Amino acid sequence: MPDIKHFDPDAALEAVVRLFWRQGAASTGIQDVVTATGLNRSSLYATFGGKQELYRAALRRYVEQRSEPAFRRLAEDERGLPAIADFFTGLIDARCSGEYARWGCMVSNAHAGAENSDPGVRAVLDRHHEQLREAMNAALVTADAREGLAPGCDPGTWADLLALLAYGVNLRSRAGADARDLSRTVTATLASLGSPAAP
Amino acid sequence: MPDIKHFDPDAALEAVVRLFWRQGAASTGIQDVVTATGLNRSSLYATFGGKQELYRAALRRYVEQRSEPAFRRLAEDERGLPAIADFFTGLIDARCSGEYARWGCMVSNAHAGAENSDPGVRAVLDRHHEQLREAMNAALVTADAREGLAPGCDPGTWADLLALLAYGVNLRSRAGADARDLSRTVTATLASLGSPAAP
DNA sequence: CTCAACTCGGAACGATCGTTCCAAGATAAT
DNA sequence: ATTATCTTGGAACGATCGTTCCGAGTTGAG
Repeated sequence: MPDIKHFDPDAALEAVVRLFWRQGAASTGIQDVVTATGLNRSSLYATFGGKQELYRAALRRYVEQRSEPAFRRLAEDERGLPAIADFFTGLIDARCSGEYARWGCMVSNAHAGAENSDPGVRAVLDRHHEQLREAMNAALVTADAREGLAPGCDPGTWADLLALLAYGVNLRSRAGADARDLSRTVTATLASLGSPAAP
Repeated sequence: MPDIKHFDPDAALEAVVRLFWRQGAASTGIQDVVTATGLNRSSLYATFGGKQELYRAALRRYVEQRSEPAFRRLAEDERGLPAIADFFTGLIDARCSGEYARWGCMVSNAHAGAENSDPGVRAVLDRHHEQLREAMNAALVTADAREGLAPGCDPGTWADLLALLAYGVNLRSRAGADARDLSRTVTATLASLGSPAAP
């Protein structure tokens, strides 16, 4: 039997996620990864392969651990519009304060960088977008059934809008946008979605 | 009197804009710039300074030549809502087809990259955002005066939303989003803005 | 205890990074 | 024509890039 790994690959990958998330792939060197994880190059390459593979793995981990849980919470929430409001509140909080303040969203960042020319990365981006759209749609359908949306509101179309709005929040938050400004915009948008007859 | 430049700095900077726009600052080497412009390193450094200065100059040129004319057209258009619709149509066209298809917006890209840690870059991003917001607001005020917006529509707040929506369009278009999908979302959004009594 | 199987530390690879430097060439005022 | 001033080509700088390789160390089954 061979020797066994002297480190936790999962913990190491999490450190790599934070590195790529904050700085992007192009601005992050292997030396940065070595320093941040404490691993040496041999273990890195043996476990994860080269830099591109490592970035893909980190991006997948980000989506699985950070995006998808939020999407699930949104889609499965039975409250409708308040669920969407909570989703955006949590998003803005995470983007503007705490440990990851001003890091933006790793997926949004990947959209804008040279990373997206990798087909594997592109697939993750597309899937992420579809999941976000679908979660928004589910919440809107719930909202429509529960309390009724404003007349002429198609859930599918509004799901598209809210998804794009989330990308906008992610982008602007990275450049230091004020959390209250973002919240005000989101709140007003959601208000125009609700039934005019609602309380 | 000294010798005079053997090249056109403006044309060179335009080539640099396209380079940084498409690939981002981190993925673009000085050698790429040398190759694309046809200049040699000496002329480059003597004219523009180092890479960071060059990137800032390119970003400023992009905003001046690509963004601000569109903002002015939007703000000065007397038609109101159709002006906003045209703005987005032009945006989506430019992002999804033609010479710059799938390049996204250089300003949006700068938001998501490591470029934005440079205070000079950050200032351009903030100014760009303020100009976009202000142009949207002007068009919305015009629209409100002309034909009336839907009840409860505050131009300032909707200007914020539409600005964030534009960033979303820029991001997703870089990852290959379908132009018609984007158009449908924008059209539906603008429709919910118009007065319900309008034709 | 042996040994095959694997990990780890670290040196080293060629390539490319951004930048600097200098000699040669070009220009226009004197 | 001379000269001061700037531009240009191109070599060269040290640093860092991503990646590979090998010897030494560690493990557990036989």
